Amino acid sequence: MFILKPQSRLPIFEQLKAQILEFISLGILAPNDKLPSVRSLANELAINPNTVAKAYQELELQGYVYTMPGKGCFVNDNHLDDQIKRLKLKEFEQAVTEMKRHQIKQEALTEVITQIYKGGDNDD
Amino acid sequence: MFILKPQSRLPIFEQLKAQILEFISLGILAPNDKLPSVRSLANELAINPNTVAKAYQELELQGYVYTMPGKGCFVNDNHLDDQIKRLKLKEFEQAVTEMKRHQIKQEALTEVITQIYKGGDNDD
DNA sequence: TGTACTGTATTATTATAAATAGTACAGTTG
DNA sequence: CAACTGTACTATTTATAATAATACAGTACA
Repeated sequence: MFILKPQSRLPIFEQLKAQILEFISLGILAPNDKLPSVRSLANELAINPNTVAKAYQELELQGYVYTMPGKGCFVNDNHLDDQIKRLKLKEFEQAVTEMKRHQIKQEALTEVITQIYKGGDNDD
Repeated sequence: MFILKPQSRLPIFEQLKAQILEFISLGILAPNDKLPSVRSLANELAINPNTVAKAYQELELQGYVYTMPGKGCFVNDNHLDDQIKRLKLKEFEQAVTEMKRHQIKQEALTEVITQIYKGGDNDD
């Protein structure tokens, strides 16, 4: 299921994160599905369990999965996208604060938002 | 004029940048004032000219100074703050695009802006 | 023109941080 | 208790950032 590209300059745990997110977005991994255990996946890929754990931990921080020590790591229910949004809004607050620090007008910011949001959806 | 703190874990070129920006904001360095040459300052601080050059280059990228090879490095005219603001707005655009990508509502963003801007000025 | 200044480019070295691994630990399940 | 789960701690390797050594190229002015 998982494949590592040794020639990639992306760290192993980043490759894992990307693949898991892709599987989630494709529906291959559904909410509450159990991810492979850190050991089984590490074994399969001939890497260290901690490297898998790092990928899982970052995905948990970003709200995509939840882990229960002793049980495993599971795909988050979609309603926990709210958590992701909360994190993203925190980032946005910092960005706005930076703009204010540079005395950029509030209207300039709302104008930017209007411009960007008037366009339709575009998934990457 | 310039002082380095060896005990600081901040890189030398970052310390230089911070001091130059402070001098500019205090008016000690006025628009079109010439900064010390990379060699003289490097000599004075017993560091490498390239380290000073790196500080100058980053400040130029951020729009605070301009350099003329063979002549020197000079403080930017204040009207070039516009250039800084333009750069900052570019950052802001990316932030907004990221929010849209996560399907965060436009109103949520404007609400954040309103909250942050209703407060008075606060430097740092 | 040539000398003494200016910033720059290239490369090498050093220091710092990131990524990964080895190993031992603690919770869960049956 | 035995076999699984994630975690914490430490060491090691690897990559990246910071600094330096040195040579280069543009500018100014006697």
